[in-house]
Amino acid sequence: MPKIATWNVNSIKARLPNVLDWLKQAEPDVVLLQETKCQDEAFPHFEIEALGYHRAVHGQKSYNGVAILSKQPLEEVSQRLPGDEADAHARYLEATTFGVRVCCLYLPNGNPAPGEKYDYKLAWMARLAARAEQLRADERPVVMGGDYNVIPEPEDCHDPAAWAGDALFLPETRRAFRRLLWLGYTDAFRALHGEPHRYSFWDYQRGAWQADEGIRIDHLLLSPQATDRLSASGIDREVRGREKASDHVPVWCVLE
DNA sequence: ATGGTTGCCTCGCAA
Repeated sequence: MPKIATWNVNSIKARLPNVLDWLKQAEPDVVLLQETKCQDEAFPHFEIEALGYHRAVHGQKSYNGVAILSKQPLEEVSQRLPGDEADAHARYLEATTFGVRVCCLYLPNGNPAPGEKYDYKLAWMARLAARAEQLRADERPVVMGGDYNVIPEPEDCHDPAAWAGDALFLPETRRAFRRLLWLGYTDAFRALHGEPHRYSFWDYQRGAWQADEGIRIDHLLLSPQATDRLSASGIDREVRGREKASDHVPVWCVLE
């Protein structure tokens, strides 16, 4: 305990039946949601509270939006990733629950690269690394989870050549992700599963799901004190095959 | 074969 999951739901309103079904089935203690795509007052608080979850939300109209659900209260909530006061995107949320500092992040996609959007992605990743370093210095359990929009290694996609020029797989993107690992963080899925081609996202287009042409871009990065307690992790792949599915599926870990 | 799909909310943009 606790079981901590991350899921890019691609609109909490469009996905509500799927989200409620999965919460009842998977019974996570803490859930990091991305791309809620609604303002805070439009968040389905009533339905989710009915399943026993506290909420912290940081929404935005139409785009982005993050939320944290927890079976225990959420304390010391912060909605800002430090380092750029002018950044208005709702992409970050941090709170303490179950004695763990959890960070819910929706890292910028960055396409097309090169360009302004890619510059924003790299700047955002530098800010994230700075925050990761601060949190690690506290020597407490930290889980930084979310849609990283980073394919860490060639084996995390079907066809590396097809992704060669993409912002999700460019060498500079992967280097920025590895910087988080070098700071002492562990990829909770990869730590326990060595097999290649385990994905968390399949595009809606080109029959990507049917052909199993996906990518692994949703990650849970654990501080050393959290990694010490890591007992299980997984990807709830079958969720992608359901009616009205998100293009992402939940990724989870259990800390003893 | 530079296509195709989804969700937002306006008919284009982001993913």
